[in-house]
Amino acid sequence: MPRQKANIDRVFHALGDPTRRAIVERLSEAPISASHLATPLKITVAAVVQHLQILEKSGLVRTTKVGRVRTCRIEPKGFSVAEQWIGERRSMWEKRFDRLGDFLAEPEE
Amino acid sequence: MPRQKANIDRVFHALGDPTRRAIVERLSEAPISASHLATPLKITVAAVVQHLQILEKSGLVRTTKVGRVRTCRIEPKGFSVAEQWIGERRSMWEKRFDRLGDFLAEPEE
DNA sequence: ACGATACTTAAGTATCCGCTTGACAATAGG
DNA sequence: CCTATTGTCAAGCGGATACTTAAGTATCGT
Repeated sequence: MPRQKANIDRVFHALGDPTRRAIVERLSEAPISASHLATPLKITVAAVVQHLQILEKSGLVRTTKVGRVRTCRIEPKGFSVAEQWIGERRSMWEKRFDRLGDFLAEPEE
Repeated sequence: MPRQKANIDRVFHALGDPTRRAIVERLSEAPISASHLATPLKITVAAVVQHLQILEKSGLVRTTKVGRVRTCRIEPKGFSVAEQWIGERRSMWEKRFDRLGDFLAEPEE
């Protein structure tokens, strides 16, 4: 599997979980520590750390540890993978709609 | 849970599976029947139908049955839910970067 | 009418995933 | 130093999920 494809997998899989999206929403407002992330989510810190590992490997989040606190922040570049994938699909079906009428069926075979 | 939030859930969950994304990629090129979708995926038609149900409930795909063949096509509007969610996050962290320097940490508490 | 095609539905299975618990490590603060 | 805080790691549990198989329905072509 090509490297880029594997990354698309990781990104969409990461965004597929509601808790991880809640983390992303939180981090979009401000960087914050792992334990502070956990509090409003009603799950243990251990669970949050597991989510953070997935988010970090997907490139959506970056974390840095200083002292005993791990500060988490959004990695904006990571999201362009998802936006690009959707964008590519969109350009495809828009191209089709240009060639043919929107509502005219053109089933294959 | 607000209706819109539930839909975001469905959309990202649907896109979280690689097989379903493969289906979306295929449908972006042209509408196609369920059994034709199955062939290159190396899974049974029954499995494809299950994926189609999820994709349809998420609003990403629309299917219409005429005679015995169910034709599947992309529902472009469905994708804007995902694009919008990402777009909202992006505008948030960009706003932060305007107020402060990009690299200046501002951890909460 | 009959067989083949295209899908549908239900049930079962095996794997994955999110989460907890509990034990541990490292740092901060009095 | 001693204790509280913050995070890490490993193991395990239960439920979700992606798939298969098998049996059924509806439609098409001859």
